[in-house]
Amino acid sequence: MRVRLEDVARAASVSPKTVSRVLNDEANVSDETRKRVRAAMEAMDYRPHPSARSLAGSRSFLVAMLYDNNDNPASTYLAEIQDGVLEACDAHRYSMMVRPLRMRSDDFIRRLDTLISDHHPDGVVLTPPITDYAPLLKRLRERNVPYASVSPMQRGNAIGVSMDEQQAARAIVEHLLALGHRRIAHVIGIADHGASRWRLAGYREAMAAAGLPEDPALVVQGAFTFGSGVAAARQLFALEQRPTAVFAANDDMATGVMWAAGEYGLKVPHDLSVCGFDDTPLARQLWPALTTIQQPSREMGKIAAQQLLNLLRGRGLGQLVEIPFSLQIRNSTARVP
Amino acid sequence: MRVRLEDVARAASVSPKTVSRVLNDEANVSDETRKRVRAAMEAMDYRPHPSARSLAGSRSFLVAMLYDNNDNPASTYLAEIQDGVLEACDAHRYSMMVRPLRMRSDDFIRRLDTLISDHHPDGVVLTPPITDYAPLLKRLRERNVPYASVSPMQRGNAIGVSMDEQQAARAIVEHLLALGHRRIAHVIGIADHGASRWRLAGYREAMAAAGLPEDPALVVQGAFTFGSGVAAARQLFALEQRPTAVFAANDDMATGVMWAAGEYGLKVPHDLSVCGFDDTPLARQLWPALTTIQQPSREMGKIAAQQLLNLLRGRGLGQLVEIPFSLQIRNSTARVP
DNA sequence: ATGAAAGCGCTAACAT
DNA sequence: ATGTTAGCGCTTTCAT
Repeated sequence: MRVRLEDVARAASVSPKTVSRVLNDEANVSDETRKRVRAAMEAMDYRPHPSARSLAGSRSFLVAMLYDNNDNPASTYLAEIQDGVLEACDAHRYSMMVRPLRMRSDDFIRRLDTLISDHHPDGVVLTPPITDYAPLLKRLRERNVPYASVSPMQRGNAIGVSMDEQQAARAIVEHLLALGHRRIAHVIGIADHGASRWRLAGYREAMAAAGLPEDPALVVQGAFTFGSGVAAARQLFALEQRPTAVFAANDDMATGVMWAAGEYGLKVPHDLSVCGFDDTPLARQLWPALTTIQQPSREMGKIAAQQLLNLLRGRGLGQLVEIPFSLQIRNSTARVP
Repeated sequence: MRVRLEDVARAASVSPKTVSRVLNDEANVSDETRKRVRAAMEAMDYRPHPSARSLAGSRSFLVAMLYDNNDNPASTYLAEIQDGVLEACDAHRYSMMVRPLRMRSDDFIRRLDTLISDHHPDGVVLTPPITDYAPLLKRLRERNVPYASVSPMQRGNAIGVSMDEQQAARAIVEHLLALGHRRIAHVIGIADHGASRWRLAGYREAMAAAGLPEDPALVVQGAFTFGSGVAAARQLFALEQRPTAVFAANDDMATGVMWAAGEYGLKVPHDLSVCGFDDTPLARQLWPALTTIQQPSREMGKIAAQQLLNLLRGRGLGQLVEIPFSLQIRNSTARVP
């Protein structure tokens, strides 16, 4: 049969409430008693019943991870974040559920309400691009559901994790500049995503700092997909004055650019330097391997969840942790021809 | 405040137990009463408290989706299955949790036990390649946790969903044969995965049926990744007698083959036909677009979960549903040069 | 076909 | 620092 809290109490010769105190790391238990109770729990392999706990305590020990299912970024990115969130939740014995939501859909808020009413998550983790969807944030606040974000655009009082993507983008463009490139193109991601804006801003900043006026023909719209990278590259290669380097806003598009280069008979990096952003597994598998910015998605998911859990467990307020990027220089970039 | 079952009972002038009966679709409620109770629930926007329900009823209304985190197939595949499982769970007001497990890890079973003891899922959905991991299945049976599988290898009394991958592989190779190809290579997936075996078997079957003896040099090992496709293709292109067509066991590897073809100056499909398996989004974005087998992962996840839920809800026993494949002929395959 | 009473396993609020 | 009592919102069991 199932071992209950009451059984542990009996074994440790204390009251159920004391066991409960130990279970929840509460105060007012002597070290000696605490030790004895812990030993009894261990010996009996006691597992608290989550439903009983949440029914009596009105906390669910549940974290929901929300993501956009409409034009979500690469599924590998989300999968990694999910793994990180899960790891953090596991460590604190919280459970996690995932909820796809359609940002442009009319019943977005209704679905959110359903989620909250049906499952009572103690908190939620928001992933791009819904980290800054105003109606969502408003509703979460109204319903008193704490949240943490991965790469939020508004950094005001947000908690979670972020990376200085603009700085990173600037660094990678400066790498190209240092190689002698001047005609450097940029392939933008989905327009209103924070990631797209920061990366574009970093590109512009680096170009401006190098005294290069922006050539609108060199900045083309993509959509974070391989296919959009191919299309963007074709557009660039059709130019009279082709770029000598392309900075795509993510690795998938960079891969598309390399693909298109093949079509046009351009050798990377000899005829064309290409770089991306994210450091997906693909980046290392390509030949030549892709110069890119390492974005540790899994780690970011984990940190965001940890901040949320700190808040939920009354361990401080939760912060917006800034994590460092690192420029991965590989073989897809070389000196200008 | 929260609307409780008791409140609904009062509003409908019945006892709490009757509302409970209606909530759980139980018998012994007159149609008229049932209607009245349903109306009251609707009017009051009643949401049963999941914890109270599971505490009293000893069912969790929870389905866990298990996947391998060691050498999992493409994350997009799992993400799609996950979405399908989630959709089915939502429809029946079950919640879903995801659990990565490391198949080759020693504490696999311990982690499974922890999952079951901590969360008491009413059932689990198994995804490749852990659908046939004997210690797992054994433990699930011992602990009386029902399960359904996506593409299990042992079809004995499994429930879930499957596709005739061998037949599909045979069909795609027959397509190549019909185009006049004779030197057809195959890039195998991760060795012990069912998917790899079936696709290889289908390849062999088609070749044999065409009276072509197997050339071992034309069958090379891959690992389902883009990079492994590139490596396999380089091996094939180094052969004195190059193949005129390559059937890769999935789209990622097929993409790798096309990439390597570019390196070798081979034009697809003019110099080389390439086809894959899965019909990932990538397949349509490539140029030329990839001939492949459509495998509706999302739908498969949904069906597997539905079969499990049928079982859990006492609606029959759950079956192994066979879903049809469809050959997507695109531009990466053409007549033999 | 419907209801009354008891209790699932925990924690809140109040003792001591 | 520890214990007692009541009750979270449902379902079970057993009655009628």
